[in-house]
Amino acid sequence: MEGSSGVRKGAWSQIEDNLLRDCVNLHGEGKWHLVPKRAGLNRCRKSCRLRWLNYLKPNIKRGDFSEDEVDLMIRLHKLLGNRWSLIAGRLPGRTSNDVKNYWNTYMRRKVHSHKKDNNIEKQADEAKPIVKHHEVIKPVPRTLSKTSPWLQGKFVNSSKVGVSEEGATSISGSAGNWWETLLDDKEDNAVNNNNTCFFGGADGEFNLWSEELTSIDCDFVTQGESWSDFLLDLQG
DNA sequence: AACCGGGTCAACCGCTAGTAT
DNA sequence: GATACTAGCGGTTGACCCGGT
Repeated sequence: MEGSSGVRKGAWSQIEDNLLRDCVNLHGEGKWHLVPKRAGLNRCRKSCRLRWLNYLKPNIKRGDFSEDEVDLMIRLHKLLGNRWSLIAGRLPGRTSNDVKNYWNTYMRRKVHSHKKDNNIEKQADEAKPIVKHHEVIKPVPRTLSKTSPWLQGKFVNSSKVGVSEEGATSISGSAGNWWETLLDDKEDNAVNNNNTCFFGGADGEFNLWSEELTSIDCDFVTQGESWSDFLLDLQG
């Protein structure tokens, strides 16, 4: 099974797995464009990377998702939307592909059954108030330039938070990690009409994704971690 | 036993972001 | 700034499996 470019496609054989595993063990992860050559595989770099990440990598957990994992997944999906890699990053041993597949199968099924239930209870529901719709909160990427004071530790202390003409929030300075106080200072941070906070530098390079962080149960921020860890992941 | 339909999951595709030149 | 290249992501596809008829 070869593609038009002569690159092999389709299911991986045991021999290919071994070659790839040996190669990664020898040279380490990364430089995927070199892996096919190094490993002697007639596969494209994407295929090699995916095979490693989703199947060969040590500590990959296989089998059913536990209740805890599902619960966590639901919460994270509520927060992040279809950011499978980020969600998977919070589920040790799970890959983004696993999470995505699980969501697309089990969850769809759940939704369907839920809809069924809803139809049965429709009459009763009509008497109830409409449940508030939950928007999926998608983080907006922040662009950090190399010359950014944030990265150079030049960010000076200030508790002032200003609002630009556009209605976006800008911080003129901060002590330590600004995100540490993100939740604590929610009241202080001006929020625009879209419920989105914009932390704008002078060159407009900072856009902070918004949300009702405090309204979300935070128990997926695992023990020994803080929101800063979580938010740093989002940057990645 | 043969067929069919649905579910599952590995893998591919297309796209974007980041980086080097 | 433009271009080329690589890495990584999410959406989608297709092969395989399994249970029902």
